[in-house]
Amino acid sequence: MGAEAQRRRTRQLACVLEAVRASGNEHPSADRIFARVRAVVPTISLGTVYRNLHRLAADGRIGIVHLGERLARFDPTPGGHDHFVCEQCGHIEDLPATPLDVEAGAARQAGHEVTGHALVLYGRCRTCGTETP
Amino acid sequence: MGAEAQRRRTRQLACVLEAVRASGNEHPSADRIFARVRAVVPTISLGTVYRNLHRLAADGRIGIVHLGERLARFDPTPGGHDHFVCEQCGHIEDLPATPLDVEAGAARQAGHEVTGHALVLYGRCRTCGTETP
DNA sequence: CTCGGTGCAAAGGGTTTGCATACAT
DNA sequence: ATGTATGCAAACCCTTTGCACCGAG
Repeated sequence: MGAEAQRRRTRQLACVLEAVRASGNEHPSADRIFARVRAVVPTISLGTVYRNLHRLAADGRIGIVHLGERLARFDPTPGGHDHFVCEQCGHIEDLPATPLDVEAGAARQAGHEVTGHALVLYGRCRTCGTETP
Repeated sequence: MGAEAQRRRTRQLACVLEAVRASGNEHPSADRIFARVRAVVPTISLGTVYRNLHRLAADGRIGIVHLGERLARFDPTPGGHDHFVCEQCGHIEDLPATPLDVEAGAARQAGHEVTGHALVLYGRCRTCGTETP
């Protein structure tokens, strides 16, 4: 990652990055980013949002997360970390990356070289956990 | 899972299940299932394949797997288990499910109740590992 | 001036769905 | 006879892309 220097610094690129960075742990879809950037740069198009999101991800400045839905979500934290999803309220939370050694045991025993992973945990978050469904 | 008894036993449902079961560790897409079932039931439609795949999954007879691509893959093994994906040759392999306790530590420390997970490991498989890219 | 970025709009791929019909029960 | 499952085709959703113009360098 990081051919970043050769990119032109456009208003659109900066605003997309800013929108992702301001999103906390919401993990917004491209759609949501589009809506928010549009409030600042009303002429921006969805295509440009997608292109800039992919550029930022390729440069390692943001992360792309797949949580088993059809759409991609975007994450201000680029590094490989895990996610928790509350099945009741939809809350998504970043978790520190589980060390590969902990998980890769079976794959390594099978003779595979493991270089990365994606882990999503499902359950009930702190807030929903004590309530009755 | 398991309202299965109230389903009508149609040729299409049986063939879709059979196609998934015969797929080994290929983890075929709906498309591939469609092509194969069509060789046996030439009139079947893609819509019917999708509907039956979802029924089978709802009944716990097959599994649905998301590997970070946009399409869903289908797995004859329904239980919660992990997957290894070779980034060089695309080989997909089932792995025994990692015990939740191993992974859920951080989420539990944050006060969340973890009930399930999806884990995909990426790397180079046994076959590709010894070769130079 | 150059060439990468933008906006628009159309195409793309995977998946879902409405409807009339067929068929398992 | 009843009502679910099917086939067809259109709609859907998210995402990507071709093209002419714009603007950062």
